[in-house]
Amino acid sequence: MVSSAYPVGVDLEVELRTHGYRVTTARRVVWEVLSAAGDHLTAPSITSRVHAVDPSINGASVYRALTLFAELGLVRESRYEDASTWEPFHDDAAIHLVCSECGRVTHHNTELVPRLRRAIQVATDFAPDEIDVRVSGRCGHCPAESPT
Amino acid sequence: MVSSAYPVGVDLEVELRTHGYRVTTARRVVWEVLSAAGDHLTAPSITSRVHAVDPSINGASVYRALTLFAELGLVRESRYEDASTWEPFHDDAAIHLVCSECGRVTHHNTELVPRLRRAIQVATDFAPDEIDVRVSGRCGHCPAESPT
DNA sequence: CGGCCTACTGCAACTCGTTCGCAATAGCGT
DNA sequence: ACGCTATTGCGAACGAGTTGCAGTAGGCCG
Repeated sequence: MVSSAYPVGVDLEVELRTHGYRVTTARRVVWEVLSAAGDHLTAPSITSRVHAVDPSINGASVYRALTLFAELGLVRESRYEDASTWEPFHDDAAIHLVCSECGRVTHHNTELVPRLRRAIQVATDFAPDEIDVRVSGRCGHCPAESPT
Repeated sequence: MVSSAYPVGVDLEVELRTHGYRVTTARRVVWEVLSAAGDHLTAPSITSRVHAVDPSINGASVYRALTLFAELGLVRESRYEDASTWEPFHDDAAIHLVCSECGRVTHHNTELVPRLRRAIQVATDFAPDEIDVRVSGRCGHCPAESPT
């Protein structure tokens, strides 16, 4: 496994220009933060990381950048229990393992997802588009809850 | 298929009293709305339906009732794209099919979910608790998008 | 059946994430 | 370098959800 499973290769500048958008500092920094994180981030946490890099970037611009990226298909938003998270796009064969202890979100790939898709197509009259599997539980780093 | 797939049989009064809570109008009405809906409802839409029955019930009480019901395990909250929804509890072998056209949420049961759980236990060091599968797509009632 | 205790409610103020309008600023094509 | 305009920063607004408090009503006890 390499250090980053994310498409760092996605060239933001090209992506923006191709669609007629300008390459701005705000967009670049937000993209850096997202790529560097390699994990799900909440909008507020993205904002604070962006501020760490450049405090002059306004929170509203972070939201605008995220929204734009989502339209371009560069990131995906998912809503979790008490926050939305954003992450660079990856295909939905990956499921999300959300740790109830530490809140960390990790990924796991399984062919059961494509299979699930086929099962739905066969068994229902629903035409599946995107599949999001979220599993809550306890991750390997939070082995046991110590009883008080 | 019967008219309601939900546990209308769950006796709210008993459930409340058993746990030392009082049976109040607000709680009863919120429960009626949830049971009658037979589908996912957003908190604001629950509130407005409650108001249709009894306008004197405050929005805050609706939230308090929902929170209490969730603690008692009578309902489950799930966060979707731009709203939380609540529904009477059912086990998580059921997956959610969310129509991007009409917004309707339907359920589908498949043994792939328990299988998914086992697959995670085997392949990762994550201890799965609750599994939530959400599929976006187009439901049978919204067969085709008319091209403009 | 009536009264008391207190769990619950309604209200209103508040928090917090997110969005919007607008004037100033900074990309970038020429 | 210049100018057009997309984009930003700012601040105000918004809406969902929460909370403190005083009044109300559920339900137990006599």
